[in-house]
Amino acid sequence: MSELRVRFAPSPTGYLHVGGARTALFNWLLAKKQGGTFILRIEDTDVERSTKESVDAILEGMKWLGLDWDEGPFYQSECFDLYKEYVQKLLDDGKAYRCYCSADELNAKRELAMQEGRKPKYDGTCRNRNDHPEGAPYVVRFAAPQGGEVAFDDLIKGRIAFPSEELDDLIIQRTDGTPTYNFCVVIDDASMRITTVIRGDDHVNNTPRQIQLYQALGFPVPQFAHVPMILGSDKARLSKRHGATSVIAYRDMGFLPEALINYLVRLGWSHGDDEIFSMDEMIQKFDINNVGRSASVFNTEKLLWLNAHYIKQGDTERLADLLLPHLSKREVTTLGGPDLMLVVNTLKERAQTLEEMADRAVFYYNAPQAYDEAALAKFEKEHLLAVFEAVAEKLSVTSAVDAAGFDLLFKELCTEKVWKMPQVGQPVRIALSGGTQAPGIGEIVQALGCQEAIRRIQAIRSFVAAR
RNA sequence: GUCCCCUUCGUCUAGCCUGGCCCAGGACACCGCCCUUUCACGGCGGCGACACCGGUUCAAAUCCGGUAGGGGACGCCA
Repeated sequence: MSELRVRFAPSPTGYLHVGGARTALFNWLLAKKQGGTFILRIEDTDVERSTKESVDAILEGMKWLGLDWDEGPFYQSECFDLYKEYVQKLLDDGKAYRCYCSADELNAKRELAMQEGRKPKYDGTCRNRNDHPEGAPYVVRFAAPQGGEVAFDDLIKGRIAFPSEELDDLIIQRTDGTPTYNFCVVIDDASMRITTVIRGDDHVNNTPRQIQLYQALGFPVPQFAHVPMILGSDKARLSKRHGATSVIAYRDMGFLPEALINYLVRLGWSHGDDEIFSMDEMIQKFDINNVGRSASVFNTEKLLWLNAHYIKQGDTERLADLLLPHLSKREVTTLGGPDLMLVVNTLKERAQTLEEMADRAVFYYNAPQAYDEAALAKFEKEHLLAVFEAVAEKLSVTSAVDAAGFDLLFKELCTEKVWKMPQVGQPVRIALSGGTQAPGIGEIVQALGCQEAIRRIQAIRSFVAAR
């Protein structure tokens, strides 16, 4: 075990979104690679907006992706006493003070400053007052050190420096006595002995304030790595209006966790020209220094390609299991129907998602109720009847049992009757599946079984004959 | 408005630190051809980028300066 300690600290105000998942993944990878510790911490200091449902959704997403944590989940809401203690310490040391300015006053000042083109920072009204208005509501502000600059060497972005003038006295405790985020993270990261903070790059601006806090409290300052944002197709921050952003939504759309993980790891990070990574390869090759500095656009097409890849490579039994819920969604029951493993095998090379696979699997369990008329119309009625009769005949006496065997049977038929393969294949495909887009007819017959195949051929024969 | 960050094909990116091997490589998407029993898979090929302007240098995607564009932050949210 190395000394490395990292954490993923989502706030439970919604589900786990892909951006958060990627941040979690980078943390996890680094911990795995270096034999460090990965900690999960729930940042629920905002009691108003945090919900149990969100916590569950986040844990569900993490588990589905396979991002297991070594410690936690810890909840900030359970550490309020600890935060209070440190607020008091800062107060006692004269490094924090009570501020009696009302939220309304502050908002007004902020707006005015913005209008006048000034930096909307706190003006320090209460910083030097010594009176303590009896019973008046107050917040506690951190007295930010002034002068000079605060700088840090970001593992991803390099050195970043802020003039201290830019940093104002941030509120560390609200009127209601609860601590605020920027204060809690520092206390938590310090008390959990986090050595490397990997988080979204929207936190860059918080970092100097947090560093001042670490220093004021006498804590060692961890290393920081700010991961660039994930954008939507219009290059704006990825949000619901760009499509799904929830990890679980991707699961429900039929994506495999390894595909999402592989996609996410390549968004912002690269290892030469490599595209496909197993978890082990990722762990072995991951290096935080190779994470890019610029934001990247989420591209569903590539995710789809990766998903198709993992479906193709996937273990059939596992895929069959994963496919089940997608089938029930379509009210398809596999009971008494073809072996799902056989079905999945015919579909692995043709589906980009499990949803698509389920769509394509339906006909195996529900015999066609209607046929693709346009496709059927391409053949003469007499020809169709001849094909169906010949095929039914052949199938009823064959000893073939697998796709290759059935394919051979169809080829023989072509030779005997002097038909071209498409003249047989297409009508049979329509008979068996209802349409023209389906696996090879040999494969279908194998999955369906001769009996059922014959039944379907006779059904379409009557249908055609009746017209 | 102020501060911080970013900028290579439509998209993800390699290369940039340690200038020449780059008239820029890979992948997705797209287009074409091949394979073929439909749809796919697969194979082959094509299209396609160093934001812009200056400077340094024998030589710049790579170093320096500026401009433009984009993003983020500025909350008693996290």
